[in-house]
Amino acid sequence: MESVFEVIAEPNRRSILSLLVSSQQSVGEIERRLRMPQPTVSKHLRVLREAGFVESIVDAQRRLYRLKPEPFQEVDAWLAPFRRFWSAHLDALERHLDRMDQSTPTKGKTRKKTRPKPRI
Amino acid sequence: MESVFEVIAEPNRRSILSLLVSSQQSVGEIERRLRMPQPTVSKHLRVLREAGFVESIVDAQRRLYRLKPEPFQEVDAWLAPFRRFWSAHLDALERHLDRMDQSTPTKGKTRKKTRPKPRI
DNA sequence: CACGTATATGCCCATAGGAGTATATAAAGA
DNA sequence: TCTTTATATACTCCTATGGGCATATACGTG
Repeated sequence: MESVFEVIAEPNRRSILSLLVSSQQSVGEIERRLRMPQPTVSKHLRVLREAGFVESIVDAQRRLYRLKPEPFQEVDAWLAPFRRFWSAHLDALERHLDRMDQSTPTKGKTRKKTRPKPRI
Repeated sequence: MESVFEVIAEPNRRSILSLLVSSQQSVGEIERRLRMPQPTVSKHLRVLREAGFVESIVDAQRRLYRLKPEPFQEVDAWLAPFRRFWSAHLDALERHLDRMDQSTPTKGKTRKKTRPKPRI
């Protein structure tokens, strides 16, 4: 499990991460909420922990798992060059639609409001 | 290869995508630049194409491959909830460092310039 | 100390998918 | 039409990894 990308490729792990966004959870809570066998949960948590996506704090017999930001930032960093590329696409679409605004005066149900700028 | 996450989990595919950021490329160009066997390139391109990461246009015997934005946006959308979470962390770090700025006047080589605001 | 609860780990199996090689398809050019 | 170039596909092999189950470990409680 070298890269962060392999780690988030697994659907159950993404479910666990999404669950942890709201707040930290114990293994048992994750097990119940995701209806996942406990060993499965523990194994995925291990992968997530070793990749730095989560950390655990001990609470008696429980372990509370919570998110750590770094690997997410790594994904975000990877995405950055492509983000430049796709926002260019959105801009082109924007200009296209703007031209349509001028040439085709809206009559009826389309284009109710002015489109908001895409949040890059 | 269900999800976009599985598609980008493969290192060679990420290499191909990164290469295509600069401009569209033929299969042979990708093959040479990445020093990857041609069937390997074609197979990965197939996966990327079927997942919507790239599209190909025909140029005589060549196929020119270029990026398509949608799957990247899907990854970005998945990242969004976590982004809220980690920027909170950065803010906390920021406040912490700012407190250190006041209490510990820098003498010497560290902290050369004022830190730029993190670009959320 | 014995027992229940919470979590981690080890083992086995099945499968997906990537690598390598050979070959098919298709277009261009002689 | 024959050959060369460019790309796709088919086939085999190998390995990584996820699931299921049993069990180990660890802590709390009576």
